[in-house]
Amino acid sequence: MCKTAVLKKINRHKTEPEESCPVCGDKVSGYHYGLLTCESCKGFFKRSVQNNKHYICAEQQSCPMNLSQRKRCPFCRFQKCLAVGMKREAVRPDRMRGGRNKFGPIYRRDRQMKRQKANTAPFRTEKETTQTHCPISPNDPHLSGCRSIDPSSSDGFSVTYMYPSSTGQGGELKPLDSSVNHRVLTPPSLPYPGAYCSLSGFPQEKGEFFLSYSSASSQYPESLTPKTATTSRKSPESSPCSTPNSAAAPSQFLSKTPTTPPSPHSRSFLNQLMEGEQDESLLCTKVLAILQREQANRGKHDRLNTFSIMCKIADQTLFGLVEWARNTDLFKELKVEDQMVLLQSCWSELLVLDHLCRQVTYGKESCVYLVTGQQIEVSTIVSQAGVTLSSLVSRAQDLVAKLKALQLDKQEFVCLKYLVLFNPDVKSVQNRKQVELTQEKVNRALMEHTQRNNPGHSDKFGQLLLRLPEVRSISLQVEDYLYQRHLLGDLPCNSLLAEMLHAKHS
DNA sequence: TTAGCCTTGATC
DNA sequence: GATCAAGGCTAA
Repeated sequence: MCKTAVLKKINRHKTEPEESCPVCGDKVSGYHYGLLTCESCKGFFKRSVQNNKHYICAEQQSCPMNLSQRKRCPFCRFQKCLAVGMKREAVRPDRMRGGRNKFGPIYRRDRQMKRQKANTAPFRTEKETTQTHCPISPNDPHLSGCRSIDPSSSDGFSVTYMYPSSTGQGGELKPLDSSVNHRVLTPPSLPYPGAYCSLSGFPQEKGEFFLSYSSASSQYPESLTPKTATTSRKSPESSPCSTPNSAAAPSQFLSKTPTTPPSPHSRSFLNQLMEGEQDESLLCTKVLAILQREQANRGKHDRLNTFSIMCKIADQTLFGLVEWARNTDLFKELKVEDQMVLLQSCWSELLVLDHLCRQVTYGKESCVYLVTGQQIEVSTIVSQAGVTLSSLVSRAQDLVAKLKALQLDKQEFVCLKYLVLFNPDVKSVQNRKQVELTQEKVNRALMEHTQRNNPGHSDKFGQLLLRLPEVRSISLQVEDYLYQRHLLGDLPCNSLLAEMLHAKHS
C-alpha cells in the first residue's frame, strides 16, 4: 500500500469511528450509494443494479445477513441493501467514473449527525444507536414538511389516520379537516354530486394523461361485484380434484399447506372473507371527488401533475386497503399493535395485489386500468416514464398476463390479500400463533376453492402461491421508487404513503 | 461471483 | 492539491 493511502486510512480513522456495515456487519469503507457500507456490499450493490439482477430466495426471504453468510442469498442481501437505504439511482447508468453525486449533502449531514452523537455519546439511548446507519436525518428537509410522527410509539410510527388513539391523543377514528389534509374519508352522504363531473384542466404536457369524465359509471365495467369474475366458472361440484402440486409452492406457504380433507365450512368461511370487500365503484367515486376537490383548491397555474395524481390515487387506495383490513373480523381479533406491524409490513404488497386484481378483472391487454376508470396504454407509460417506473409497469403487466392465464377470480384474490396480510414471519408480531392459524385457514380455503372450481387445473393453487414472491419483489421496488421520489420532494408529505415509507426508513 | 484494491474526476 | 465516492480490474 502506498504512503498516501496509508495516511488516508489513518486520517479516516482519526475522524470517523469504525462502524459496521448496516447490510452485513463488515467494516465500512466509506459512503457508497447513499450510506456507509463495506466495500463488498458496495460492489455487490453496484453489480446487482448495473446488471439488472433479479435474484430468487430459496428460503423465506428472511435469510440471516452477516459477514459469513452474506454470500448465501443474493436476494436477501439485495433486499437488505435497499431496506437500509442504498440507492439504485446512485449507480450511474453511463458508468462515468469519478466526481461526486447529488447525495453529497446527505453524506455531509450524516457525518455531522454522527459527530454530534459522538459528542453526546454517554447520553445516547439504545434506540438512537441502532439508528446511526440511517442516512436520512430526522431533520431531512424532505421529511420535515410531513406531519409529525409520534415519537412515543414503539418505532416512531403510528398509522396516524388509522389508529389515532395510538398517537397519544385518544379518540375514535375520524376524518381529518380537509383544510389541513386533503385525504378525507368520504362521509356517508356519498355519492358526491360532483363526482361524475368533468375534471378537465389537468395538464397535458408530455407524460400527462387527461382526466375527463362525462360519467364515471359509464366507463366502469357493468358489474363490479365479485361474481363478475366467477360467472364463467364451471360447476363447483363437477368433480373431485387431485391434490395441487404443492411442491411448486413457495416454502413460506408450503409448510402451511393443509393436508386434511376439504372442509364443508370452507365456502362459508370464504364468504366471510368476501364480505369485507370494498365496493370498487364507491372507491372510484371517492377518488374522483378528492381529485376534483384538490384541483378546485388549486390555482390555474398550479395544476396537479401526473405523478401527484397517481400518488393521490395510490394514497386513497391504500387508505381503503387499511380500512378493509381494519374492518375484517379476523384482523379485529388481533391486538392493535399487531395490526399495525402487519400493515406496516405488507401495505405495498396489498397495493400491488389490488392493482393486479383491477388489471385482471377490468384491464384490457396492453393497458393499465386506474381506480378512476381510465385506461392508459402501457406503451405510452413506457415511452414517457423513467427507467424505474417503466420497469415496474412492465413487471406488473407480465404478472397480470400470468394471472389472467390462470383465470384468477375475486375469491382467489381476496385469499391472496389475506395471506399477505396475515404473515406470521413479520418481526415483532406478538400473537404469532393467531396470525399463523388465520393464514393456515385462508390457505386451506383457497386450496379448496381452487380445487372445487378448477377440476381441470389441479395445480392452480400452487401456481397462485408461486406468484406471491413476484408480488413481494415488485412491492419492494415500488417502495424503493416512492422513497426516492419522496427524497426528491415529489411525494405529497401529508399522505399515508409518505407515512408508511417513513416508518420503514426510520 | 465476490471482494479488495486501483483509477478517475468533480468538488472542496 | 486533497478528498472521496463513483466505476474498473483482477485474483481467488
